[in-house]
Amino acid sequence: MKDKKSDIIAVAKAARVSPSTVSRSFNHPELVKATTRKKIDNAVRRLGYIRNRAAQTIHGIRSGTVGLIVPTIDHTIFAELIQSFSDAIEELGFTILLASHGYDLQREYALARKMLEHRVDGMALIGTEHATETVHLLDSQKTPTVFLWNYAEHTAFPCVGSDNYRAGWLIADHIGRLQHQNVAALFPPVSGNDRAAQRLAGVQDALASHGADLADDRLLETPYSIDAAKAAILRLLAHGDMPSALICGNDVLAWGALHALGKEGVRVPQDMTVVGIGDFKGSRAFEPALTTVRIPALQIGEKAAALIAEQIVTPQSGSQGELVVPELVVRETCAAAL
Amino acid sequence: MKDKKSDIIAVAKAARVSPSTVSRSFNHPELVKATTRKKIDNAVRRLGYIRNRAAQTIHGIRSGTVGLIVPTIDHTIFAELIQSFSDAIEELGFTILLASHGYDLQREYALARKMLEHRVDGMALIGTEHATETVHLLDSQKTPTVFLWNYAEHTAFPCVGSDNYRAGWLIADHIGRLQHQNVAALFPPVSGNDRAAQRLAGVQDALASHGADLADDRLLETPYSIDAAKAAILRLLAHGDMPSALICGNDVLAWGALHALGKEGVRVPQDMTVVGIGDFKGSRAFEPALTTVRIPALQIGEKAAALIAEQIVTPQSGSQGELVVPELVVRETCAAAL
DNA sequence: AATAGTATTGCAAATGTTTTCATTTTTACC
DNA sequence: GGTAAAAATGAAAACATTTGCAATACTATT
Repeated sequence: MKDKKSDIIAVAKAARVSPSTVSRSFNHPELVKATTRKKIDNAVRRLGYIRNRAAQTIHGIRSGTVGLIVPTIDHTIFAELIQSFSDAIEELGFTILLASHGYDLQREYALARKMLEHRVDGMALIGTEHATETVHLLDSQKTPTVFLWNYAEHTAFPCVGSDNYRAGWLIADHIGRLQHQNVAALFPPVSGNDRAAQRLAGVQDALASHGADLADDRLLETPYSIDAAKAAILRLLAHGDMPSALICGNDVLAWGALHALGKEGVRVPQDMTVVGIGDFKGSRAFEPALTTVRIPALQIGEKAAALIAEQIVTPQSGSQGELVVPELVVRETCAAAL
Repeated sequence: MKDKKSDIIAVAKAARVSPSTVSRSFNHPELVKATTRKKIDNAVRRLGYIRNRAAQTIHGIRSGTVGLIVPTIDHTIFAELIQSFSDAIEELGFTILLASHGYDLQREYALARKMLEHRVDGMALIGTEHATETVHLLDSQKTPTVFLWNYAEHTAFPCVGSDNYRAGWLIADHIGRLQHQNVAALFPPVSGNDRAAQRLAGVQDALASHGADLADDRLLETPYSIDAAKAAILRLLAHGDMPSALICGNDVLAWGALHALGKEGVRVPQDMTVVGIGDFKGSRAFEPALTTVRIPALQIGEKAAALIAEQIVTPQSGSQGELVVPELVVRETCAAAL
């Protein structure tokens, strides 16, 4: 109640023991007699004492925080990931420091630095592509780090994520099997975005393997936004030169495309086949339900949290990253080319 | 480079000055000679020194963090808010500690406590409804706090948000003016969710003022999810007893409804009018474009960040919360009742 | 009742900074 | 070149904890 000060010394006084005992009662309760522990607990409650983790952290004790830096928070894709990572890491006793860099890797470096100042116990970054300073920094500080979302071999830190190349490949292969030859793709800018770049590569390779190479002018680039995607497809339609299938770099773009097609009365899948990548919340409910590739954000978040916690708690455990496999989910937006 | 230790003392040694000078060179650079500052900067770089905010925090210096606790992260609605709040607070020099409580106010209390252990400089909570312990805790610690998203008078802490009652009222009034008498509503559960509760109240009152009271059996409750909303409306349609207008508690629910209607061939707005609340990203691009009420997440996040920063920096400034007004945005999903 | 062993507690040093105050160095002026 | 004022620096105390070690208090055993 007293909002005067209430540090561990005040508690000690109130409980008529030494500060050391109070400290122990928190950190190694088994070392203090049950009755004194009770006295201390009472004092703590009476004084409204709240432990000061900053003061602990100074002793090389873990801070109980992990940093999470994402490109952006308010894209469905990352929101789901942040949620699952947050839940899992919380469960493991840590608290998240969150920041977003807006696809600017220099900014990511600055943010990582800031988090290191806060002495985070570990860091999670999205993707495998980062400024060399960033990697160097994390490495020199020996901060346990994982790369999220995206999987690759031989990275500076273990990855927990999906194989985006394979995701792209899977969906394009599906299109190829459906005999589509006149295929267009709608992708976000790939620079500074290794996820998108790899998906696109997968798409191109799979298409090529079906002899349906993606022509340069059939690759539409658009910001990651439903409005932008809709506008882009509307423009495409205005040109009159319609592809028989459209592969979108992610589901949000596909939603935008679907809305554009709906507006212009182009029937999906009869008149055009459309697919996405990601299987975000909402793709199943979409009308028509979107065929896409599932990249399980929930699973990735959970596994990444577990991995990072393990690295923090037992640094020597040479724990490996994990590849979570993308999976084709066929719904209603595809038809065979006529 | 040396990843040996590198504290402020090591830097001092390397630069041949005292630790005090190093500290000053960081915190009050104007007090140290330019040439010594340069020496210090060099040493810092050579040693790869990173400041330890935990050690500063111990001195009552601000930690440079603010806690943000939301019900859930991966709902469009909060994702946008977190993004804007995060950007703004980052800009002001703070870092976010983020957690979600899943609409469990006891959990919220526990999380707040945990953040206080980390000595956050301020806290932001969603909505005005919280466990009394939570308010009491924050109050007794004198932690600058703001309530986000939702505005009300006479709250324990200043609010930055919208008047949800008014938002509900606005959209329902629009429906009333369009002469709809047979109105249904699709809302998330209102318990533990003051935002939804107030919207619903606004809807009911506005409807009543048009003599179009919302019958109990016309109030559908569904979890906040596009799938659930779609399913609920599909069920409604199966019953055959179709309202002429549907008011959804938020845009995500409206999207679900729209998909259900699309699937069953019910034309919007000719056969049924549908509206949402929120104006989330995607509602404009939706086909047909959703009529809704804009609650400007971006603005709320920015203002809240500014307010909380001000309270932290100048606690005595009796800064007030701020009401951001919701605004009806009419698009294509409404028609007058026949 | 004394002894040895163990369980519990306290003392004091240590952690990485900041800050007050005192001291030294520099500058400006005559 | 000397003095006074101003600027720059350093020494040491303070911040809220934890922990190794020493001291004390119990328990069981004889």
